[in-house]
Amino acid sequence: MSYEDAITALADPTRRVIIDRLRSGALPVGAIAKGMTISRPAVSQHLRVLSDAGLLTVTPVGNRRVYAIAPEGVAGLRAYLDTLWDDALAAFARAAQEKAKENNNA
Amino acid sequence: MSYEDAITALADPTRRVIIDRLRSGALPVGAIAKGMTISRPAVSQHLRVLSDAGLLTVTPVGNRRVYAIAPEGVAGLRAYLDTLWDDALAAFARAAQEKAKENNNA
DNA sequence: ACGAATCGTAAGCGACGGCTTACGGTAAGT
DNA sequence: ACTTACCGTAAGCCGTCGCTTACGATTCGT
Repeated sequence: MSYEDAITALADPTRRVIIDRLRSGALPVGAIAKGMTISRPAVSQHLRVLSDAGLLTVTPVGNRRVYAIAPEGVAGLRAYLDTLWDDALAAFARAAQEKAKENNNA
Repeated sequence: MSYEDAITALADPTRRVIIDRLRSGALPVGAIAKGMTISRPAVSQHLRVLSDAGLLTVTPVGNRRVYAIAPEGVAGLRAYLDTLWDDALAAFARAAQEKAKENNNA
């Protein structure tokens, strides 16, 4: 739900592979697990973490469960990184200014 | 160095606290650890991970080591999330269009 | 020159996370 | 109705990660 869960979920390489598989569109579990080295239950567990983090949506269609990337989940992470980016730039500029003032005094 | 290391580093809550402390400007290790519940060596280890991931810069000044947020490291993560965001939106729009076509056929 | 301060590193321990195998439950095919 | 396909969950094992304590190195203060 929160951006913290999202970043924790995306920290795992296997889960990023799953996300990459969903970039071009929604897929059922079997199609996601197809070709991966880990077992299908393992994929299911990762899908659980990702959807709990708000990064995926689940849509039961008949026998299968179709997973898709949830844009809102990604948006939360982007918002966090944006504030971090702004603060980092501001602090960086301030430090550069102080450095310049020091050089003038020398 | 890569965005993968960056996201792994930011996945830890304690490391995000450290990052937050550096938002307003650079700080030496002692000042960062001040007021935190964990020991100073633990903070040092986290700082190591963060700087290895390219999220922090180190500047030895006299006796102390001053850490600051590295904007370039944050930029790498933002770039990754931007591509993910674009793909997610595109896939979402495509799915919505297919859905609409289905409804027309019905 | 000597003691104090600041910080990184090594070793060891406990907790958490990811994987596998096994199982149960629901929907589709015949 | 019975079998097959698809998928989630439980239990258990093992590696990794974060923390602490202990130590060593470098720099500042006097």
